[in-house]
Amino acid sequence: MRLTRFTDYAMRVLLYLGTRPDRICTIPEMTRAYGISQNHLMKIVHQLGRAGYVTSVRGRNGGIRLARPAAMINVGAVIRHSETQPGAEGLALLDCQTCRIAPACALTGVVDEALAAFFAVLERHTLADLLHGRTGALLDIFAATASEDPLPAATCVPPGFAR
Amino acid sequence: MRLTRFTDYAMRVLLYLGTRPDRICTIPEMTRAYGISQNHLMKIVHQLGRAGYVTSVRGRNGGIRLARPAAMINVGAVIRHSETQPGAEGLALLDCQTCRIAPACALTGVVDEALAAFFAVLERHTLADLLHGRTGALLDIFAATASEDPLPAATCVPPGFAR
DNA sequence: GGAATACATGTATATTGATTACATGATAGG
DNA sequence: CCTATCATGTAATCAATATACATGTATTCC
Ligand code: SF4
Ligand code: SF4
Repeated sequence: MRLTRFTDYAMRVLLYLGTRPDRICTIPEMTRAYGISQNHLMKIVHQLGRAGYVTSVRGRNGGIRLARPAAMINVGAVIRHSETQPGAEGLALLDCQTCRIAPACALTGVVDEALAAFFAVLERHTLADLLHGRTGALLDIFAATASEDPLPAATCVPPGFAR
Repeated sequence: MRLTRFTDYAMRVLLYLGTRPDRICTIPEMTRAYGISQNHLMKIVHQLGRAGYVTSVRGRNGGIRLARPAAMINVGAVIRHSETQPGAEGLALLDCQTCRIAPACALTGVVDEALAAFFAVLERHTLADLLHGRTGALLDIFAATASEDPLPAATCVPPGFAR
């Protein structure tokens, strides 16, 4: 029972962008701030773009920004979207498809109910809530980490760059 | 975001035993009923024993039975126990240990709250609830599957396979 | 126009955790 | 003693996730 790192990184991106509603941010910049894989982050940002949470601008001086105000971004919706496999109908916590007692099993219903309660809580929160009163602290951390550690060379190398 | 099969199998064992409070059941018997790995089931039963949910009797004519009435077995407690890694403190849905913004991150709290809501629902149910009005149907399924295939290849195939 | 910067996208590899298999020991009945 | 059953530790398999790699496309600036 864990959330994927994909989901967590998606939230981190939103948090990062939320602390800087004024400007456009780049993926390499966030990569440095969090010290995580640039390629992975790129896919996550791409997904967030397709889901309509962020707007990306290509080309020089391009980057990423929130597509809507933080108060319009629902934490539950983001996490649900991010945890849903691209092909699955909903997200099932158990694999009841191959289970012989499925037609007589009451556990499925209970677990679904619990999952609904889980998301009900998440859906009570927006990105703005998460940022409220914390943007200063977050900006401090980003500033500190961005300068302190220039990121392992490997991840900084632009893809396709001869080595 | 999934529950482990370990957890599901644990619940299946309890459901099986719950439909037969009168007699003692064996692991091979349940293996046949569900068509799942006997060794895996054995570990799960062992864990359930250590957690105090079932009582095992060794030796010939041995087997497993519920250690308490089904009404005293809380679904939430079983699942929480089963999902908790042997060594972890609690169960964390995200790996905040290695995250730079942890000190300023509000997401942790929200997710923990949601997880609490998840278990709150589960903890409102007991094994007896799950069995209520379904023991007949379950026994029918067990009887049908147990006789229909006497354990050869079919039951030893991992569930969810496609070959 | 050309170089540089930044996102887009598809494929391959690596890592991790869960699952299953294997091997062996212990206990109890008959 | 022999067999059926649970107990327990280790190893191999497998699948999902995460990361790396390669290349393409768009935009801006000179
Ligand atoms: S929840 Fe019930 S039906 Fe679904 S896999 Fe578990 S036992 Fe089977
Ligand atoms: S929840 Fe917050 S602190 Fe925990 S890993 Fe995600 S971003 Fe970091």
